Amino acid sequence: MSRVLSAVAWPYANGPRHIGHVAGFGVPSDVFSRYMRMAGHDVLMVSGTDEHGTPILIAADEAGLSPQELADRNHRIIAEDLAALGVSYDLYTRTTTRNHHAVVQELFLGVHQNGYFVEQTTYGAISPSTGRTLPDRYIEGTCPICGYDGARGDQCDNCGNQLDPADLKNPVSRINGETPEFVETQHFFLDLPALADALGEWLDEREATGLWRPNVIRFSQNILKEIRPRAMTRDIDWGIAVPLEGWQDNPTKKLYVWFDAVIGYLSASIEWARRSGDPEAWRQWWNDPEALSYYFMGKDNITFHSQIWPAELLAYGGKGAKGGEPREYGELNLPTEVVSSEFLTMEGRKFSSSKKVVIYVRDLLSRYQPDAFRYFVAAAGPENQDADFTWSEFVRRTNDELVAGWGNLVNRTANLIAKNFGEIPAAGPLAPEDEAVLGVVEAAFDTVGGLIGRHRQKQAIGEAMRAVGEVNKYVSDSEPWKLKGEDQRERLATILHVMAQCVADLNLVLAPFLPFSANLVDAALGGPGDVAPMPRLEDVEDLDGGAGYPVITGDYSTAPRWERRPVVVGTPVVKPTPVFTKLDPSVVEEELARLAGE
RNA sequence: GGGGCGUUAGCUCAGUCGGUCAGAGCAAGGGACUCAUAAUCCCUGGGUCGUGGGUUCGAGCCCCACACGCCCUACCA
Repeated sequence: MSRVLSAVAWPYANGPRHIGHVAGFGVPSDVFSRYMRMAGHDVLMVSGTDEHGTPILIAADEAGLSPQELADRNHRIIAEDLAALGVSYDLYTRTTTRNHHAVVQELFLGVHQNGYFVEQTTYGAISPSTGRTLPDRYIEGTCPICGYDGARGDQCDNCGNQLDPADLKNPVSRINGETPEFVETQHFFLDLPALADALGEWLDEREATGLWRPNVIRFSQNILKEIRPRAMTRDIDWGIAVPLEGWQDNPTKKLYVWFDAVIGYLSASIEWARRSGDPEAWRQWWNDPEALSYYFMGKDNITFHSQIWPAELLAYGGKGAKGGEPREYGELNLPTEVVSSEFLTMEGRKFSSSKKVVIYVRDLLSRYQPDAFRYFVAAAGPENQDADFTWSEFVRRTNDELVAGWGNLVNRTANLIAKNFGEIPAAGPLAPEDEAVLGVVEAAFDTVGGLIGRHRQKQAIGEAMRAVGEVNKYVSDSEPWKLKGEDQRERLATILHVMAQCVADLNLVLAPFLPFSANLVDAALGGPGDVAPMPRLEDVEDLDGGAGYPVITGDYSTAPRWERRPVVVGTPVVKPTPVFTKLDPSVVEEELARLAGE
């Protein structure tokens, strides 16, 4: 048994999240975490809402809200969505807590004290009216190369050339139309070159495990070759103050949002520990070199998790070329594995909120079972390459695989037992075919568990469903419905007992993927319906006197072990109601019409 | 422009070290059964593994070029 940190990407608070987001980090991280708990590991699963940065300011302006109001609103929406999806965070918090601000400042001071920040002057655009950094992509103008009018500051969409915003003709801010001002400004740069050797050693060691997905490790090693110092502060009035004399009180100098967002993994662990009553408990996941940490995200976030975040950790620990000593947090563990997924597309197109190529988590969950979506993501999600979500495929996966395969097995099992015995019967002597099917099902614990542990969830759920098929075949071959005579009653009891055991086993194997239905299936076989503990949304006070906020938390210690639990003979079983809802094929057209804008 | 990943049956995808690796699921066609949300079980069809070269006794698997798709390109997060 090990300590396992499940570090889940922090959703950005500029709006509600769509199903592509949760397909990338939400479902995979929850499947993994639920399995690891059942396998006996001590899992700490943390995340939260990422609430700083320029896009929040822009979204707030558009909505006529303050940035904090916008963040409050979206944090609540996102947390509700994730809880509704059943993602079992030990703590899902946010970056505007006082705890997070303090932890980020401590990290900054450690990195600074060890000499891994260098002050540099840069030349960049600001908005004259607000003094805020105007990121390149928010500037547009005429391309100096091809003359195209709608060129962005970083790149011309017409000729494809990379640009420097200062070279654009007639540059204007896309935010408010004003002409940007190009100014000299002072920033702290993270001295990544001084950390490059340490990062390279870490990546080589990680590569040697053979566990990282090839594209993630290759990409990470590649960006190391051209590593340069990177600015970790911004001219902006929304974010975490730079905790140094002369900077602390400067209202328009803040830490870069990515510097603070990745620290959320640590600050959320600390917040969790403080709320648990043992404020030092987080150290078991962060200071013990034996502890494991898995980071879940979409592929656009790899840089920040395989370079920036480990660089911050190394710098804080004094592990780079400049040496140094850690401060109060001690030596912090680097990621064991960066588990990055690819992207989900939508009916063949990229998700885009502005172009309305989008399905929000909330909308999907308002009309369909969370487990139907979770099944789709596990079975057909963007694990190793981009995957396409289509409504017809969603309906097919739900009806032909989930309902027809697993749902039907549960239903026919409970029905036969209810009809013939009203309770789980005792088995007589087992025939070879009984032994065989029980063996196949029990073996699924090892194969499926091993695959989930190696982040092969598609194959894992495929193996689980294959075992479901084996049991359906066993039922068809055994034909228990034909055993009507009194002399056949013991054989009938044996078959139904074996079926009940198989369903109970497979239900545990599927529980990480389908937690809501796992509880329903457990109840259908007369159990208490608690095999998959659920997260809860809870309003809490800020620990340090700030405003209260909702979090996701839960007690998952009751999750059963990842092994066969013998069914209890005599457990009452009544005629079941179907666990899964079969979808009418017409939903495909309805949803496509909805996408097209009614 | 540079870097990375991908392109395998109608669809969605597996293919570890180059040698039964040409596969699975679903869809399609045929049959069986009736406990079950017309669900289940059995059988069958189907691919010159993006294109063009190369290395090799032998290549989805290695090398080169090209096409298409996607990600990153470090002040978007």
